[in-house]
Amino acid sequence: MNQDQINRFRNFSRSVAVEVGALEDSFLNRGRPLGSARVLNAIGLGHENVSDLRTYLKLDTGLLSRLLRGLETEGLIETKPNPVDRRSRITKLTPKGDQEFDVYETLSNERAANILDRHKNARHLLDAMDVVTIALSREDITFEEVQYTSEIVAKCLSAFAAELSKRLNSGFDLENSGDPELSQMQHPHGTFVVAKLGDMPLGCVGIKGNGTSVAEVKRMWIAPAARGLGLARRLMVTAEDAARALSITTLRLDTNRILFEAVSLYQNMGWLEIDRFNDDPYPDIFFEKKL
Amino acid sequence: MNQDQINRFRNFSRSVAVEVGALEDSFLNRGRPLGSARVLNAIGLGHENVSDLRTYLKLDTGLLSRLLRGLETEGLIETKPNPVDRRSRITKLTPKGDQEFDVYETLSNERAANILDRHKNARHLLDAMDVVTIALSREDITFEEVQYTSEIVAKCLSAFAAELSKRLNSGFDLENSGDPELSQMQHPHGTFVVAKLGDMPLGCVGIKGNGTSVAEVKRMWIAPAARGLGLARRLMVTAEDAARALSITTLRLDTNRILFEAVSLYQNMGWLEIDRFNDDPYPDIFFEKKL
DNA sequence: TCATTTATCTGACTTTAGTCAGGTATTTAT
DNA sequence: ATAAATACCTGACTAAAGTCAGATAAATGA
Repeated sequence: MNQDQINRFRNFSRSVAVEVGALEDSFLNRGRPLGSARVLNAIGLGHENVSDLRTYLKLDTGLLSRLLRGLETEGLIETKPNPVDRRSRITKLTPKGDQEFDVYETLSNERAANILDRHKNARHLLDAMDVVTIALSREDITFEEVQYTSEIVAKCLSAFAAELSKRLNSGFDLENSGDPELSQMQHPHGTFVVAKLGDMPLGCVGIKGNGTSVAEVKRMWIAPAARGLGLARRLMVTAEDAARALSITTLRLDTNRILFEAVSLYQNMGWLEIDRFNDDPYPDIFFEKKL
Repeated sequence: MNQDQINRFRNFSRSVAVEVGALEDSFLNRGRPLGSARVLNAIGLGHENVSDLRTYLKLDTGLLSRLLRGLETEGLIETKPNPVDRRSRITKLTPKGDQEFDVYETLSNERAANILDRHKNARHLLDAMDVVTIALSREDITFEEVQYTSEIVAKCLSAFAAELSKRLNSGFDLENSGDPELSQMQHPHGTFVVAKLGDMPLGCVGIKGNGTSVAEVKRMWIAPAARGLGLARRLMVTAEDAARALSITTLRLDTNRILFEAVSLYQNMGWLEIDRFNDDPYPDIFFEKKL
């Protein structure tokens, strides 16, 4: 990494630090110290029990306790013991607290909208922000098996289809591409794995099974903003593990040489090229892997 | 601006706030309060006199004074009166202070390198960071007339040429493109205007004059990361003002329809299409504007 | 059951940050 | 020459943030 690149990174850090500081100043204008405001916001964002708040905000138990007491006497929150474990406690915003939380939310949203609005093409800026967000939050990316019918899968598949349409100049239609039955993409026959950051979908891959020991890998996709971080490999590892757990011993897949990143990943991960095994219009290269 | 976009912005804010916080924690591990560390770093970055420090760090005079006293007793800085105005004072890092500043610099650089290194394609991430940096620092962008021989102009011109090569599929060579003499691009005949953020070049435009009242606009370019912010218009306004100041009454320019953003900007700013006025190979559309 | 652990709270601190009213030395304006 | 303005400093504060050693109540484990 050369110094010029590091300087660009640090210019970035400086500019966002200024922006963060300005937002905090606007919070302080509400007349409440930042510590209390942070706690109030964390509660509003759904961090309801005290120990969750403590880890989320990295606060000392004594300090947090006092801040909660403060918000309580302001009438912004109510605290009651957790019925499941009466040692721990659950906080909740009162209607007044809800109102105050909304004020903070509005301040944040307005700052965001302001910066986005002065861009002729906010999409360009947001794409850049996604790239940064994902790079900085790399540790928080999760790989989960999800229901094929869930909303996040729909998001992934439409992004997947849109990208293939663009890259395969022939266009692309999911339905002409060995489109699986629901039952083939969920337990016990198959599964669907999604890479996520919070609720932002970063990538996906499906295992399309039929109860035999041979199954197919379908719909492998990584969001453009998430590329270059090695997520595809981790996604494939997760999928292969899931296949093994379903007693699948042979995986096959089809793809297109235009998707060169995918092709070289498969080659890299021990997939072997095999003969065409279907008549789908889009693929022109086929792979197999014994698990 | 819809809520989904605002949420993406706010996810971004959250992730960078975490990163900023982590860097500050690593600073605190040096055993010095953040306030002092900030002052030390500001001095190391070249903010030498006390009033400059005060505005840069937005600190109260009393507070800054005390922080300086603290760094002095630590033996990290020395302060002496400004010989030009003995009311004001100039601070300087001692050798020990220099060392300590380097430690902070190393901490920052290492964090940056760490995040960049885990990216297969750091250029992609850095480009995204530039887009964000420029969007957030929009108010700090300056438009300056500079010497045609200066380093920043060389940077702009090579980026300009690289982009034209890519977009005009015929390729592009500065020398075949009415390449001006040095004297034509500087006072009193012409000038060269650069848009900058700090020392990052964001765009440029030249006025190529020959002592008559007619001059030519050349080399208009905006960095990809800086597009969509309306900089081209501000750049052109600056250039037209500079031309007026040089007693130029008619400006002409040539460009290519492929550069559609530029063409529509000219049309928008009151330029009128005229007949071809040179034999250069690249342009296919010509404009004129009376000042 | 009873010692131990866990989750939170309280009190008594210290440190850091921030504010503000003078005060001194120097420069500027008239 | 002298009043006003400027640049910085000091002292005397307040507020906020952070620390830490108990204390209490509830849950857990042998």
